[in-house]
Amino acid sequence: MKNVTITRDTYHHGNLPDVLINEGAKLLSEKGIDGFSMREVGRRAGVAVAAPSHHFGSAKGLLTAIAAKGFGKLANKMESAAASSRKTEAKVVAMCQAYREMGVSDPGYASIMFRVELLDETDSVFRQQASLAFDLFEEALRQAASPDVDPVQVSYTARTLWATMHGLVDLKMIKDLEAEELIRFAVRTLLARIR
Amino acid sequence: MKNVTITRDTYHHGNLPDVLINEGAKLLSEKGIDGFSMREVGRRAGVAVAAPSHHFGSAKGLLTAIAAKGFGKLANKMESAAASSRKTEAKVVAMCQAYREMGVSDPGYASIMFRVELLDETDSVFRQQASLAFDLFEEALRQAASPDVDPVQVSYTARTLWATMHGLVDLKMIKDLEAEELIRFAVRTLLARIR
DNA sequence: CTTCCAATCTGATCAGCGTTCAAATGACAA
DNA sequence: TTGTCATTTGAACGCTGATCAGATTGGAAG
Repeated sequence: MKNVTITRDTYHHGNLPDVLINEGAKLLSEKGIDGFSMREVGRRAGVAVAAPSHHFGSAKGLLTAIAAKGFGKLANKMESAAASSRKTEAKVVAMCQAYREMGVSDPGYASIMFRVELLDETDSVFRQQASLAFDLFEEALRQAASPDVDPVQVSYTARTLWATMHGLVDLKMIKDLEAEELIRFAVRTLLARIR
Repeated sequence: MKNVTITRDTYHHGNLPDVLINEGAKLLSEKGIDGFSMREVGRRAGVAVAAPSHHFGSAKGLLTAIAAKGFGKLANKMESAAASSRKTEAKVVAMCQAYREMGVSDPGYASIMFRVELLDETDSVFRQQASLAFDLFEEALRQAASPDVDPVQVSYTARTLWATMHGLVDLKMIKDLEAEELIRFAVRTLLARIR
């Protein structure tokens, strides 16, 4: 194991928090939560072991910042996925696929976003980014629903479908081969209640 | 913080692996995965710090054993829950409620059962106990389905509903107040496809 | 331009962790 | 009774997160 030391020409880094978030996410995608450590993140960013703690307070703080950025990415993905379709049902399907694809395209972020016990759920940025993604999803369902359907039913459906997607991904129940089919099945079945 | 030392009259414990599993689950329920450590489990069991490692090889090994026992508990709960109902749909609802109640009645076990990244998924006992629970669930759905429904659809429904329950619980989307209603909503909506 | 404050970053330190290993112990088969 | 071997011990190693005094420096105030 080689010990690479990154040298810097300035004492102040200039952009350390962002770099730490990126390096942290990369480390997560390479080694998983087991291999994650504040010290290693510091090492990779070429700063002292204590630097990450200074900016984020604790390991939980850095992980929370990574998760928050992850939810921002998810919201972006879902928005552009939805924009690619005209039909409201297709929008919902596209958003669900975006959800699933997070785990493939951004495994570091995806691996921590829902590990609530490792995050500071009271963090305001985290809360905001997390609800941003879900609100987008709920709004898409509202538009897909018949206008005369009880809003409570729409809310139930949104929560249930969101939970379904989370479960399918978290439990690795989506095999690549049948991914599209299974997602379409879940969306159609749940949407049937509110159309 | 008092430091309690348990004394033993015999050198050989006699039943250490079981005790370690129980103490580990208790520790998980008290302190969460953050507060879990092999050393603390050893301390609580009144044995040396290295004893747990001897029996389970690693922390991952002990956590896997706890999770396996948890799935056994879940299977038991689901079986007796299902037995309390005649109607096939009510059986499924009862099983879902049993799933949810795991987190309340056995929080230590529930907290680790699906944390795949912390477990050894190749462990044969773990695999067996985990599939035991899901197979029970799938079988209940098969009985609830109309006999002329495509078995693939039944399988999809089973996986989707299992994922839904997992998501609802994992994301803490079930508030106690509306738990029964939300579960019934999810089951009815998904069962509608195969009845 | 100079001074000085506050934010940033360092490096040492501390306690606790998982794992490994030689050595101690004792249950039990021969 | 003897010998074997699984069980249990305690020390050791290298790692971790967190803390803190002190070094460094950008930039605002004068």
